[in-house]
Amino acid sequence: MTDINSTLKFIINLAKAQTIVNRRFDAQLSSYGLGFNDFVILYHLSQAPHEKMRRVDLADKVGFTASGITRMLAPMEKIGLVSRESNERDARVSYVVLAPGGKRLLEESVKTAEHVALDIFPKSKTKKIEKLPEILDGIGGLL
Amino acid sequence: MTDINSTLKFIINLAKAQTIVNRRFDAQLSSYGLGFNDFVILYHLSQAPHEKMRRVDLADKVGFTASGITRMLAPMEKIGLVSRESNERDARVSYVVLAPGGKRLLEESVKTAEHVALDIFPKSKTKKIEKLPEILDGIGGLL
DNA sequence: GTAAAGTGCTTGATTTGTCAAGTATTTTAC
DNA sequence: GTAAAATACTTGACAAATCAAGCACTTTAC
Repeated sequence: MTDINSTLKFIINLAKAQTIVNRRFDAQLSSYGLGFNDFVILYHLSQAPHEKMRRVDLADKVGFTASGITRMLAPMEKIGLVSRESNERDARVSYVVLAPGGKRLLEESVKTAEHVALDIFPKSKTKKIEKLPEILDGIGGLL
Repeated sequence: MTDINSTLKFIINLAKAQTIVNRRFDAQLSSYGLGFNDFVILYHLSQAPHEKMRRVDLADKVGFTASGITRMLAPMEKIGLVSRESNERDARVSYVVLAPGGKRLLEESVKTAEHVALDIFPKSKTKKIEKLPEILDGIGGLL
C-alpha cells in the first residue's frame, strides 16, 4: 500500500493538473495557430523592456532549456511572430524581438486564453489563487 | 504591455513550476532507472485494489491519453516492473499489474521521491499545501 | 597578452507523449 | 438478433523538448 507524504501527493496532482490544463489551452489556442507555450513566449516578450529578450533569459522565464527555446522560436520566426536582433557589445547574444505579427496575435488571443483560464479555475477560486504565488515561489520565480 | 488576469498568470506559473519539478525528479530518480511518470504509475498501481488497473483507468489517474499509457508501459513491462492480465468477462480490457520488481523498486525509490518533494516545498509550506487540493479539484480529480 | 574557464546559442540523436486511425470486442436500441 | 454506437486498446506519423556535444565569442587570472 506504500503511502507517501502529502507534499509528494500534491506534486503528483500538480503534474496531472498541468497536463490537463495544457491540453485545454492547446485545443483552444489552435485556432490562432498557437500552442500554449507559444502564447507564453509572446506574453513574456510583451512584458520585457523594448519587447525583446536574450534567448537565455527567455528560457529562464519560461522554464525551458536554451535548446528548447531555439527549437520553439524557429517556426515562430518563420511566420513573423518574432524576429532576431544582435547585440553590438557581445556577439554571442541574439535577442528575440516581438514582431508586429506576434504582437497582433497576442492581442487577438489573450481574451481566449483568459477565458480558458477562468473556465478551468472559476471565479469562486480566484481569491484563493491570488495567495498561491508565495507557495510556488521557492521553485523558480514567478510572474 | 498586454496584461492578463491573475488566473492566467497563475496557470503560466504552474506550467513553469511543473517543468522544473519534473526535471528535478527525473534527475534524482534516474539512479533507479525511473522517470517521474514511471514512479507515478507504480504508485497508483500500489494503491489500487489487488495492485492492478485497467489501462484506461490508469490513464485517467495519471492524466495521460490511453496511447501515452501504452507507450509508457511497454518498456516497464519489458524489465518486469509491471505485467499484464486479461479479464475473463471483457476481452477488450487488459489489466496492468504491479509486478514484484515494480513493487520493490517503488519501495526503494519512495524515500528519494519524498525527499525531493520536501526539498522543493520545504516543510514550512506543507500546511498551506494541504489546503490546495480543493483548488486543483475542478480540474480532474485528485489523490 | 595569452591560456583557461565561462557564456550564449545551435544541432544531432533521442525520448516522451500526442493525435488520428484502426482493430477487436461489447453494449444499446429497435 | 442484428445494426449502430460505444469502449478498450494499439499503432504509425508526428510534435515537442531534452541532453550532450560543439562552435563562437568573452571574461578571468596569471
